[in-house]
Amino acid sequence: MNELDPVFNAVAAYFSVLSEPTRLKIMHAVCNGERTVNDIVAQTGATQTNVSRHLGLMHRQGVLARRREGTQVLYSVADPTMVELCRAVCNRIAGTIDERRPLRRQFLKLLPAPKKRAA
Amino acid sequence: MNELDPVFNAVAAYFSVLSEPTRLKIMHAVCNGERTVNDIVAQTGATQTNVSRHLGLMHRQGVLARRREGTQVLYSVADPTMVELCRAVCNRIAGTIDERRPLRRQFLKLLPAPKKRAA
DNA sequence: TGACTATATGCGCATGTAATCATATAAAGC
DNA sequence: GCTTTATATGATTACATGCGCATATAGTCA
Repeated sequence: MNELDPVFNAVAAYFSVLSEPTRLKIMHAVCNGERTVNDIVAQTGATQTNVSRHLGLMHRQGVLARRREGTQVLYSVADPTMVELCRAVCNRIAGTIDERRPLRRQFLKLLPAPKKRAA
Repeated sequence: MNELDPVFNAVAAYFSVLSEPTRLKIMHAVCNGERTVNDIVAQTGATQTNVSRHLGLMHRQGVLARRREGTQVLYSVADPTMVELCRAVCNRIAGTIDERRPLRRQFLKLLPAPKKRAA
């Protein structure tokens, strides 16, 4: 088992990115296309400092891509698997909630916009 | 966004379960069927105290089912989505590793045993 | 160059959480 | 009841992590 430690660590690190509400808000903010830091700050309601920090982390982890344009920096999803995981979990949790409870709709509400259909 | 906070918190909490190496080892230990605490202790190499704590947490979160049999306690997967997520992440990470690097096989090695095929 | 906007970062605080030790509970057999 | 085996839990410590303030860096424009 000891030789597998690096593997478990890597998987844990991967999930860690998504185990923080602010980072999930950021994922939600960028999952439909490039967004500037300011966009994200506005949408998430978090402070600029905090957003910037999380963006840096997510970029270092390879989750987000970063592109400079003039004075602004645009972030976008670099690892679509992350978005898929979020979708899966939202669906899973929604499934555990009574159909009539409005909370259930909340979980489905933040799924990324439908992908462009193939054909 | 504020009204969605509980949703983001719930999703983050869900991912948190998988963001810890010891808990991943536990998932790996139980993903092919019921295991006693002692089994899990042996397989993970973690201490009994530590394993028991993580098992308690995972059970409270609804991830694992618990069943007493005499003096032992048997744990099993209660939320198959968790296992699917692990599989997805292992595959994803393996995909980022050069084919020839042995590390790549490590990630595929710990995928849960193949499900019984439908027909 | 200087002013302005956008983003990043050093530092410290507060909080969360995993690991460990010692001990408690629970079941089983004598 | 006492002992043994299996599992859980309280208390403590060590460490990681998120947040905010102040400030630094980078780019643009006059």
